[in-house]
Amino acid sequence: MLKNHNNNYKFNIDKFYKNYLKGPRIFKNRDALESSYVPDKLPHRDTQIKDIIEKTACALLGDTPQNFLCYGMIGTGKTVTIRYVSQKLAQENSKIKPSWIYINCNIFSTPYRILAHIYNTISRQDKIPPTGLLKDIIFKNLIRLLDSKFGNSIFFLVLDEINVLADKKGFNEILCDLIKLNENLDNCKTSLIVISNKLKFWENLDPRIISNLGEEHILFPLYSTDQLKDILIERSKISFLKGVLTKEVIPLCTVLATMKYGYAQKALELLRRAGELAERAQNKIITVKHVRKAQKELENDYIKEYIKNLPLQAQIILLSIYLISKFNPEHTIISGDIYNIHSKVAELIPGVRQLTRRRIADYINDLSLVGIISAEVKSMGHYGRTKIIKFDIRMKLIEKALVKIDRIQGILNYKPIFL
DNA sequence: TATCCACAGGAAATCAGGGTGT
DNA sequence: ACACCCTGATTTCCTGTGGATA
Repeated sequence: MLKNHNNNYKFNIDKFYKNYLKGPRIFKNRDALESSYVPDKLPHRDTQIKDIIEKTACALLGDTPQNFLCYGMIGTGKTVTIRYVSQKLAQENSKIKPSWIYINCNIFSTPYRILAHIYNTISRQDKIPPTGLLKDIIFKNLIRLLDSKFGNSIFFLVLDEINVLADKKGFNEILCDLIKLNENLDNCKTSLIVISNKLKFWENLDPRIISNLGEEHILFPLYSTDQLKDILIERSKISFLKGVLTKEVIPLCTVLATMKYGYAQKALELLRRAGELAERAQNKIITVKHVRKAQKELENDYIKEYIKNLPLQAQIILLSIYLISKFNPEHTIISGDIYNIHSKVAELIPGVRQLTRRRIADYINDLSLVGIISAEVKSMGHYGRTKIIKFDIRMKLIEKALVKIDRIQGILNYKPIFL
């Protein structure tokens, strides 16, 4: 924002607000396009809802529902369906009101933290510190707390995104603990609902746990383009004012989302952004143009945000690749190059240590997994076997993201010396 | 066709930094 | 102060390998 001498902004705030407030309205309920929103209708999830309702209904009578597993690709409505059912269950007029606790394994990613999180959510007075105690002690405390606070009722534990823990050490341990929890409770009973974004996440799971999660798991299949369209139509009725959508908008959102991402969250986000763009431009209606622009923004923002949140070492690895491609565009980049440049760059940044080849290899794999770079194993005969690495996205975008990182921006023009 | 480069990538150990109760 | 816990990041050690070259 530009300033002139009188300390007045050239950007006139008052005027902006005035225009904004009297400008055309687009949204009726913006939140309805957030992925956390639970609508009254969930199109194309009838079988799953029925399944879950049947499995959980006995909680209303005070019986313990069996543990079960929901699985399906990201954005297929697993979480929202569970939330939907939990709301329905809460609305029932029964003596026993089940309680719910929702745990995202992305955030609470170890046995200790999950147990502590459950404890801290329930307990008002004493909190368990984020680290320090023995896990067994938390376990015992939690049992005491659950039994005393939740007499004879049912406690649902929802473990979402369990797949992110799949290759961690404590993976089996977490589920074991939670299953054990139920066995050790006297009054209160818990029921475990596990949600996985990966289809075959149970491959390295203890067979005992698998059997505990029941035989039939609930599958959430991908939405087809038509189904996705229904969802968008349903949500847009809630979120937008009448008549603001031109008729091509939803089909386009659906197609873009199906092609690029294949799941519902992105389609909803696309729609929301398109609406916001229209709003900002003070347009009365949302058109295809807004959707296209939103799509571009969405993609760029996602990548920039992702890079921004990467660990510093991973950012330095990206920087290393960037520097090689910038100053030596013809060069085919192999793992060893990245190791060399990384070592040099690390020396330039205070407090950053050099890494071993092994560690660098892991970072390279991570980055290629999310699609920022591509890394292809190739044998070069007598010249060894290595990975050929290149950017999978435009360099400009990488640059834009790297400039924003304080500790790196000074080195963006460092020219590495090649042998 | 045997060789050998420059790594790939699994498993286990180690380190550092957060914390605890005694 | 001390022994110990939990965790994430990294190192150490390791075995394996595709294919151009000698």
